[in-house]
Amino acid sequence: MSSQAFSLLHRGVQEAIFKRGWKELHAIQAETIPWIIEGHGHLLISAHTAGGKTEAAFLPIISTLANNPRSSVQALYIGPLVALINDQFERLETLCSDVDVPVHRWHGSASATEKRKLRDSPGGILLITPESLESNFINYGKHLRRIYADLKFIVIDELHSFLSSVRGVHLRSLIARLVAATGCNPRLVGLSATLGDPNHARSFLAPDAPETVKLITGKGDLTLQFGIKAYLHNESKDLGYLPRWHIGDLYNTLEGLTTFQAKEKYPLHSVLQNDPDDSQSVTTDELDDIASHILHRCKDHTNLIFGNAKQSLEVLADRLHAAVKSSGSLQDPFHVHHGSLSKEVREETEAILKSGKPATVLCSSTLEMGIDIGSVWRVMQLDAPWTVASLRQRMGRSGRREGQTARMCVYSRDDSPHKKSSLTDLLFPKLLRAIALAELMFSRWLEPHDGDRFHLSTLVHQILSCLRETGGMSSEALFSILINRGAFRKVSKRMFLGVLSSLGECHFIEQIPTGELILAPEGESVTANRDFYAAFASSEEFIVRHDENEIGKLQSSLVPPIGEDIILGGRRWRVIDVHSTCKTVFVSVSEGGKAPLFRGPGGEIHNRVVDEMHIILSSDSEIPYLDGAAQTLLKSARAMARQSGVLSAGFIVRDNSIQWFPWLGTRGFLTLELQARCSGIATESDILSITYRNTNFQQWQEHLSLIGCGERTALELAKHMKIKTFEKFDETIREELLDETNSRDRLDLASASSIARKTLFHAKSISHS
DNA sequence: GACCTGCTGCGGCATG
Repeated sequence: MSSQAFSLLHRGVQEAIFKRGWKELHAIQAETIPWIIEGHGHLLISAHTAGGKTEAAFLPIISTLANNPRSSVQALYIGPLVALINDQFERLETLCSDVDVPVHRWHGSASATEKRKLRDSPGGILLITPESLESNFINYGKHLRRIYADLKFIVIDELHSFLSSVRGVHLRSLIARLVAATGCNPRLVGLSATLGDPNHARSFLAPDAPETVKLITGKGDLTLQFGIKAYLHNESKDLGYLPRWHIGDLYNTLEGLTTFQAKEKYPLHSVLQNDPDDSQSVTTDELDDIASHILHRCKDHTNLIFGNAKQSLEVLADRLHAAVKSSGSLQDPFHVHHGSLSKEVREETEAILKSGKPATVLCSSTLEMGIDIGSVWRVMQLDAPWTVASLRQRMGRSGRREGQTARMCVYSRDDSPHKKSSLTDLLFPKLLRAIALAELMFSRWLEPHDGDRFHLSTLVHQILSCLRETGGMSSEALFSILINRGAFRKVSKRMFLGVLSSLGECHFIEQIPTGELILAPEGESVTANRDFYAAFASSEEFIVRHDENEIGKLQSSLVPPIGEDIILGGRRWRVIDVHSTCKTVFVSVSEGGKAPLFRGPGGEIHNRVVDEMHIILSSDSEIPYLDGAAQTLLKSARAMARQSGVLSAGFIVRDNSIQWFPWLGTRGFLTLELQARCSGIATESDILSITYRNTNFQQWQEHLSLIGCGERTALELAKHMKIKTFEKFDETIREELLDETNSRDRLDLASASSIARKTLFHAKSISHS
C-alpha cells in the first residue's frame, strides 16, 4: 500500500485496512481521502454499487473523528432502508474496531437500549433513517442541541432515491432544521450509483451554492449484453378486419411469432391442463413462453427478474414453480421479493441470495437499492419499466464489478391484434416504449429531477412537526425555519399563509391570544400516531397469516372473501378466515388461486421517452438487440404508422371524430385532455392518442388554435382535474392551493401549446390541398 | 398505467 492518501489516514484505520487484506485503495477512495481530511466542502461520490463508495467516505471521516473525539454525534449516515443500515453498520464497526469511534444505529428495529445509550452518551457515527431523525425532533427536541452539537459530516447513501421525492424534501427539511437547532455546520457527502445530471444532486446537497460541491466519479465502463424479446398476448389469427395493405405485414408478424414460440416452447401447457383444480389458468399464453425461456437460462448463477406490478410477478412465479415441478427437479431456484411480503419471507430470500447458491428472485423495486446481495449474473425485466432511470438502475444490479459483464433481457408483451384492435394497439406501444427506454439509456440520458415543485403536503407535515417539537411557534418563525432557511423555498409567503389558514380550517392548528400557533385537537392526534414520522402516504393493509407465519400484506379494500384462493409469495393459498378487528387474513395451503390485485396511483412518462418512440417509428434503421419477434413487430408497427398518417400529420380525420397522436408525455397529454374538457368536447384516450368525439375537422382546428395561442392558463385547466389530492396531507389543503400546485407539478402547458400549433399548421396545409 | 420506503414510550413483570 503505497498510496499518498493512505498515509493521511489514522493509524487505527490503516490497521483495519490491513486486517481486511486490501492491497490497494480504489481510485475514488484515493481521491476522496485528501478532500475530506484536508477539510474542503461538500462532496458527491458517484460510482458502481460495489465500487467502495461507503469506505471512500468513511475511511477519512473515521480518521478525522478519531483524531478529535467529542461528546456529540460527529457523523450522521442517512440511509433509505433499514436493511441497508444494518449492512453498513457491520461494515463500519469493522472499520472502527481499532479506533475509539463508537458506531450507533437508530431505526424502528433498533432496540430501545441502543437508542438510550446514544442519547445518554452521544458520540462517533450514527446510522439513521429520515423517519427516525424525524422522531428525534418529535420526542427529543430539547436534547437535539446536546446530541448533535459537534456534527461535522452528514453522509446520504443512495442519494438518487431522495432527489425530487417527498422523502427527499422531508430529509432536506430535517437537515435544515438540525443546522438551525444546533448551530452546527456539517459537510454533506452524497453517495450514488445512478446520477443523471449531477447538478441536481449538487443542488440537493447545497441549494445556495451547488457549484461548490466537488464531484468524484468512479471509472470503468461495463461490458453489456442487452436484448429485448417480444411476445403477444391472446394471440388471434383472425385478420379479416384489417385494411388490405396491412395484412401481408401482419401475417409475417404472426408467422414469425408462431415459429418463434414453437421453438422456445417448454412442455408446461400439458401440465397445467391436467390439473383439475386449476380451471382458471389452464390456457397457455405468452407468460408460459416467458417462463420457459427463464427456466432454461436460470439454472445456474444468481439472477434477478424485475417486474412493474407485484401481481404479474406473482403469476410468473407461480408458472415457474409449476414448470420446475413438472420437470421433476427437486431444486426450485425461484423466490419472490416485494413490498407486500413479510419481513421474514424477504429476509429468507435475501439470505439465499447472499449465500451465493444458484437462485433467481422475482422482485419489484425492493432489490433495486444497494443491499449487498453479491454478484448478479443476469437481470431480466418483465415488461418495460416506466422510466429510463429505472431501467438503468435495474441493469446496474448485474455486472457490478469492473471487468464484469452486465446482462439484461427485457420481455415485452403487447396485445395480439384482433377484430377490435385500435390503431394504438397495432403500433405495439409497449415494445416501442421498451426500445425507446433502451435507446435513451444507451445515449446516457436519464429523466431530469424536478426541483421546482412546491411539496405542500410535506410542508404541512413539517409545520405539524415543528409545532409538536416546540409546543408553539409564531408564523414568522415557522416561515423563517421552513421556507427562508429550509427546504420549501419555492413556496411564497402568500401560499404559506394559505396553508396555515387551511390547517386552521380543518382544526389541525390554532392561534392563541399571544399570536403563537399551536396544535389543535386534530393536529395533536395526528402527530401522536406512530404513522406520523413518515412524510409519504401509506394505505391500510391486512396481514396474511398461515398458522404462526406471516406471509405478507394485502390492501384492505382488496381482501378476497372467505373460500377464495390467492397467490402470494409465488405460492397458492385459500382464505379460511378474515378478522377485521386485528386486520388479519388467515389462509391454508391451496392448489388453485389467482394473484391478488395491488393498486397504485400510476406513473409518469417523460416527453423525451414518447418523443423517442416517435423517432423509432419514423426511422428505418435496424435495432440490433431485438429478437426475431420484436424485429417483425417493429417492422409492422413502422408500416402501420407510416400508412395511417400518425407520423406526418399526427391525426386521423373520421366521419364525426378526430384521433390525434400528440406524442407527448404524461403531463402534456393530461393538459390536452383538460383543454378538451374545458371546451366541452367529449374525448376518449388510450396510451398514445386522444379521440375527439362529435367533432368535425373545422371545429377541431379551432380548438387547436385556442390551445396554441395559450389563452387558458394552467391554473384554469387544473381546476378541471377530477382527482386533486395525491400526497399524505393534501386533504388538509384548500382546493385553490391544490389547483395552483397541480398546475405547476402535473401539467405541461408549454409542450401542449407547442404541439397544438405544429399540428394546426399541418391541418391547415391538408385543408388547403 | 406502478413500485418502494418508515415507525414510541412506558408500565409491568420476570430474571440475574
